[in-house]
Amino acid sequence: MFYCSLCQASHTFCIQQQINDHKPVISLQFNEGELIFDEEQQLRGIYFIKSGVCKISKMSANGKEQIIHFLGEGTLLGIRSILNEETTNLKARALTPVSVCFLSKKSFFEILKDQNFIRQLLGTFAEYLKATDDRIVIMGQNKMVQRLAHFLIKIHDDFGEDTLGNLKLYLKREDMASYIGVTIESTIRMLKVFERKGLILIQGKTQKYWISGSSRTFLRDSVSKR
Amino acid sequence: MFYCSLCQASHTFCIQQQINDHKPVISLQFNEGELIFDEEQQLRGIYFIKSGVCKISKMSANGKEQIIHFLGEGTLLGIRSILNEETTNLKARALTPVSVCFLSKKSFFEILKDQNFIRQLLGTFAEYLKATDDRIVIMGQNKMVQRLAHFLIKIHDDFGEDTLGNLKLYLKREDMASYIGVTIESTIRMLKVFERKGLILIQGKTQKYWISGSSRTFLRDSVSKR
DNA sequence: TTAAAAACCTGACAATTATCAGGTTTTTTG
DNA sequence: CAAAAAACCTGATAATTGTCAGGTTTTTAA
Repeated sequence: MFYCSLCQASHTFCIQQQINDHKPVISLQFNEGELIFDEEQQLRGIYFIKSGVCKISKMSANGKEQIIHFLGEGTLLGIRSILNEETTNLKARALTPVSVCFLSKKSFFEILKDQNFIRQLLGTFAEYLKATDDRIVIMGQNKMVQRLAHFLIKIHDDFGEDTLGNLKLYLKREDMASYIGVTIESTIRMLKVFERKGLILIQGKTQKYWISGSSRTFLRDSVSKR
Repeated sequence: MFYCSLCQASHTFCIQQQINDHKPVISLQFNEGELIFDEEQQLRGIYFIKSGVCKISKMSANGKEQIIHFLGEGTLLGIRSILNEETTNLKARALTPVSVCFLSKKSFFEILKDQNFIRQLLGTFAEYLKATDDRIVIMGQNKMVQRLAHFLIKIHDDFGEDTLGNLKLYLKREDMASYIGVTIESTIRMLKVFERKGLILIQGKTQKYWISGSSRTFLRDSVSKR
């Protein structure tokens, strides 16, 4: 089930329709690990993710990378910088093979004349703001146990599980660490704690088997309690 | 010098003009410490801060408060929830006497028909998003020394200093702690460290004297280096 | 298929920050 | 102005997380 970030519906590609009405749309493919755009880059348009997942991150002054979000299909990239006529403040990298629609700045501003579209965009921004506010709270007030639990639940909620119950989105320890804002070593250790407690199973490449709803509930609880 | 969050100009109250064109605007006053709105509240409209400063915060699952932002004059409150027809996700409390324009939901949606206004709003949201992204990076990758330095610089940048060079905005240790995401005790100790290093002076009620540009530069550096 | 590279893991130890349990000083209020 | 309340401060100790310096396993590529 797909959640369209623009119309808040969970099944339709509404923005793609808008985009498709505009002929000058370029389809682009990115391989796993490829950079879509870097920080401080001048974009020529926006990207609409048709499929795949990418990570949105920013280099800290300490030289360490902080992942802000993992974004999947139906998401727009680069609008902020296009809207404010600035260079990008974030970096986008493909985590899986990613297929995007590229829409030139000019075309974007044409679509932007549509009252409907602009309202949807405002709504999306508002949603996104709420999400980042939550993230600030989690980063500021939680220990890494809770942050990791939050992260796992989020990845499960956003990207789902395969037929075996494994998380669909595979992430390296490094990326998990970078998202929750701790070191790789700490992440590994805490994952082992979760495994020892029977909350998750870690196996081979797939890395994670999510023990049924009950442990998910437990994780959710461990997140809300202190 | 005042920075209008909507038109990105630093001297004019453009949104207030828009709001003033709409007659059904109510002027409200809040005393220091008064709640403007709480979390999970159904708002009847939006607030435009004419003067004063308020803190925007959210309760964490741990029962501790995380301050997301300190907002001053020229800022809009409550738009996110009005736009998405949801209850508020944040709490707003006056830190100083605050004077606001209250604009009903109905009036807001009327103004929202204005193509210009909606574009300005998008720009503001985009700005705000960039700020929260930065905040996530700081919370995730920095130790509290850097977070406190960041905070002090921000308060200085956003709210300025008085004729003596003291920070204009006085904040309790509790609020500082809640903003940078550490305990009050740690905040106090680190402030003392800064004082011992001659970076700040702490005195009486005013609490802080900012030693000239040089130490500000130093703080900025200590923030960007590790 | 075998090196090389990348990813993952572990332990010992150090640094950072929280917690607790008191203090003192300042501000507010009857 | 005195008592109460709020804000601020301190030290001792514990918990959390980072750092370093290695390992092992898995994946990639010649």
